[in-house]
Amino acid sequence: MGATKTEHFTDKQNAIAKLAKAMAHPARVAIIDYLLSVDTCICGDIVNELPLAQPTVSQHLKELKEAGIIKGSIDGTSICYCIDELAILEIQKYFEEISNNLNIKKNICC
Amino acid sequence: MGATKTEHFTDKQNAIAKLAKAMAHPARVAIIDYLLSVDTCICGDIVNELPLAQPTVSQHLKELKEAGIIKGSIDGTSICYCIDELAILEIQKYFEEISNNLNIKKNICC
DNA sequence: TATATTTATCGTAATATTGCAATAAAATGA
DNA sequence: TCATTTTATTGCAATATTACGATAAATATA
Repeated sequence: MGATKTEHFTDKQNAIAKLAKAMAHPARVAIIDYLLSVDTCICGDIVNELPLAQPTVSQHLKELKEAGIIKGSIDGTSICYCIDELAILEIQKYFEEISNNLNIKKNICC
Repeated sequence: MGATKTEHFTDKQNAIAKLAKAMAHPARVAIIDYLLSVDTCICGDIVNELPLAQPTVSQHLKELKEAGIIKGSIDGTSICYCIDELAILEIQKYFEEISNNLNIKKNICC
């Protein structure tokens, strides 16, 4: 008990849940916001932007990276993180599909 | 320690995180998929569709409802759940904005 | 080589989530 | 009223997440 029953759901359902989970924390949303706001996809001053300690930020970055939402490349002692378009596109299209689907149906009840 | 530091982030960041969190479990993605697949936004046979016990499904439905992603109306002994367009629209637009933003920038590094 | 800078990892405490059996609550029909 | 049906709630165990201090690892520079 306690662990998610991943094996009972489709690959797509698990994939969407994984992407959503990566965005399921305000600090990680803030990281994405910040990466969008800077011109050069700047590095570890993300820590200075967030009200969290460096290890905590590092952990959030790791989760975003593992979900495929950001990617990082080493640049000397610092690391340059930026958003991975593919993952964003995948989740964007998922919600777009739902939106379109809802428009066609036009809620029968509720 | 341990609890999310909600108060340090913007309302928008918290709102997006909350919606994403609601979708951060494959069972809840499956519920949305099912609600989209049925013509009449049918009720509690969601339990039969999912590989989870009734109390677990009820709990997932509650979380989706509290996040505003679904709404339910009582119909005799059963309850009719369906997707709330507004919440879907909000999260859809968020990811669309990111997508558009990324298209303009066209990744400088990484 | 020693030091500073930057990021990652470890260890741990606090809290949250997931899942289900048991049970309650609410409405219907006999 | 009493059983049936449907959904919600309670209580609890297992697991996951969040946060951070301490520390390690990696690279650059003096």
